Parts: sequence; C-alpha cells; structure tokens
Amino acid sequence: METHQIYNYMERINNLLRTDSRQKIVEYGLQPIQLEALHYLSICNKYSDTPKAVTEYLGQTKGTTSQTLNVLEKKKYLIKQSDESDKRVTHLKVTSLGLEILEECIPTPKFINACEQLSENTQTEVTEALNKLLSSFIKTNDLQSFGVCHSCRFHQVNKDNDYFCGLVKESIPMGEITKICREHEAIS
Amino acid sequence: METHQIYNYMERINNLLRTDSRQKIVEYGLQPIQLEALHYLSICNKYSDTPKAVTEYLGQTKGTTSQTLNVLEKKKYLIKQSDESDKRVTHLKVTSLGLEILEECIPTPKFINACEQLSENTQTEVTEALNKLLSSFIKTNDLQSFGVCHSCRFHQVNKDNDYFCGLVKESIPMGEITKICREHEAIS
DNA sequence: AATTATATGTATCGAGTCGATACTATAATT
DNA sequence: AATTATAGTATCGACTCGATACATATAATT
Repeated sequence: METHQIYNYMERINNLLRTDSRQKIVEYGLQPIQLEALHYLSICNKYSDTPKAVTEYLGQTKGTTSQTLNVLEKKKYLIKQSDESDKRVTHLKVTSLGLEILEECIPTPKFINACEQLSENTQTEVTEALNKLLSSFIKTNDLQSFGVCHSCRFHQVNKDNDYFCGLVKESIPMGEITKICREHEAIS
Repeated sequence: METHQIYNYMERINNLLRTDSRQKIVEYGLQPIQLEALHYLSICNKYSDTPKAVTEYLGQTKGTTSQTLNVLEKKKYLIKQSDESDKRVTHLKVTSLGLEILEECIPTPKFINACEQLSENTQTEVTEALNKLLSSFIKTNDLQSFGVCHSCRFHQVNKDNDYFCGLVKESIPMGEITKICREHEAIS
C-alpha cells in the first residue's frame, strides 16, 4: 500500500517543480519541456545529442521534439550540426548562451532552497531512494536507462588505463565518461 | 552537490511518469493534468473540493483550471454543486464513473511494476525520503502544505474522542480525517 | 545495380494546456 | 449604499502533443 503514497508524493513534487520551473523561465520565453530538452543535451554524450535521443528521453514523438528543438535553435540556445558519416542524423550542440540559461535555471530556485535545507545524510538518503526507484522503473519495464559509462555493460578499461566503449568500438575521452548515453545498458 | 543529482532524478522520473500516464489515459480521452485534477478531488476533504483549491494544488491559474474541470464535467467524471452558504463557491464531486477511472489509472501501470519490485524496506525508505523532500520544499518556500488533520495545528481531539477542527469550528467525521486539506498548516 | 524496407528528421493539422485579460456574481468591508 | 475582495467563467494567442504525411539517407534484399 506504499505504492499509492509514493505516487502521491511524486505527483505533488512534480507539480511544485513544474510550477517553479515555469515561474523561473518565463523571463527567457521558455516552456518547461524546452528547458528539459536543453538540460538533457547538456548532460548527454556525443552519441546521444540527436533529436531522436531527445525524443526517447522526453518520451514524446519525434514531431513534437522537432518543434521543441526549433524553438531552442531560434533562440540561439543550441546549434544543429549534420553528422558526417550518417547524413540522416543531426547533432545538437548547446551554445554558451544555452549553458548560461541552464546554469541560471537548473535546479530551480525553490528546489535549491528545499535541498540545501536538508542535512547531508538526508540528501544522501533521498539520492539513494530516487536511484532505487528509477532503477526499478527502468528495469521492470524494460526502458532505456540513459546511464553513464561506469554502470554500462559495454564499458571497458584498457591496460594503459584509458576508457573504451565495446559498442561503438571507440575510446572515450575523460570528459565524456560522466555523461549519460542513449545506448547505455545496465550490467546484467 | 547532491542537489543537481536529486534534481536530475526527479526530472527523469517525472518524464517517465508523465509518459506512462499519457499512454494509459489516452483510451479515456484524458490529458495527464486532467487526471491529476480528478485524482486530487478524490483525496481532498469537503473544504478543499473547489476550483480554487484545485488551482492552488496544481499551481495553475484559475482560468486554466476552469477549462480542465469543464472537460471532466462534460465526460461525467465529476459534478458541480453550488455552495449553499457562499454562492460564489462551487463544490466538485467525483462521480462513481470518475472513481472507476481513477482506480484503473492511478497509480500508472509502469509505476506499479516499479514499486512492487522494491522490498518493503526500500518502499519505506523511498516514502520517507520523498516525505522529507516535500516537507522541506513546502517549509522553506512557505507553500501550501495540503496535509491531513493528523499533522495540522488546528486539529483537536475532544474528551468523547471525536475529532474537531479549530479553524472551521466543526467536528470532523471519521472518513474525512485522512483526506488532504487546503487549509492545512503544519504544527509549527 | 535496382528495388524495397528502415531510420532520421521536418511540416502541418486539430485538440488541448496555459497565462493573461476581461468579465459576472456574490460576499465582505467601509 | 458604495467600495473592495473573492470565486469562477469566457476568450485570446502561443505553445504542447500525437497523428499523419512527407523528404531524404542508409540498409537490406533481390
């Protein structure tokens, strides 16, 4: 019977976060979903910065995502780069202006207040609890995990201590290792 | 630095929940926000079942809420009752058809899977973590708590063991005691 | 090599969300 | 009695969102 209670908490916090986000970004003429798309692009790796990946992450259709991205492009928060090897694919790069907006708006002001008020211990508890809930959600429903290399079954560490992805067969630069990936698959 | 991590988890779970909800309720021709409004009305007490209260709970404007409620009324999921003592006020009663929909759609299917997979202990941990986060969010930002009588400073228990609200100066029937209230104020 | 199927992304339509504004009706205050 | 405040509705424009149709590029099949 905790299920209902957890659902109610999630729904309530969701609403508060959404309202908070909306209030903050209205000055930039953005919508919550647009900020989320931009946020995703700032924390994903170079294999995951495409409209397709944004679509998967946000759980929308590609048409809807296309519109969202057009707004962000028009506002100079991101630029589109055609993929060299596969010309169907577009890469989305967040501009420095886009990063400024994100720095300013994420996390949202009221959320920061809420978290900073919690003790270190409680913050860790909350982080772990959400991690468990999200992991279970992904695993039991067989969804895309969007995790980082560290927890991915394709992740390898070579003798000379550099990181290598067994899926794309490329070595992974240091800066990319903590970014989320649309190809991520949890270790069994 | 946990703040960012917690925010990212919340955002991700939000998206999954929203997508889940959308997929489930499309068969009833509903939108996520409409289901949330109906859900709220099924867990609030008789002082909190008005368009104004829904507006506060969902963090929208009254105009938007008015539209949402019109859809739910047209679909026979709720009925409007004018308040006897204050004729500006409308009470919103969820119909048995509305309750059926809620029973069917809340919590959403994938969320149920996710929660049931967690151990009893973990479920309790998650519940407590979310409780702490939500409480902090409300307290630090001075928002409406929408809590139950038990944790309210107006709550009293009389000698003959019946419950009494010090704000509305009325005794509270058993069934109402576990419902959320827009007048709720935490005990200091 | 030509054909077919699949994948990525865009364009457009209609229904709905949402905030803003203007409005009505009732209640509370002065 | 006049003024102000509150609850709610109506309407507008910008945006979300799914659905559909479309364009193009790649992959698979023949």
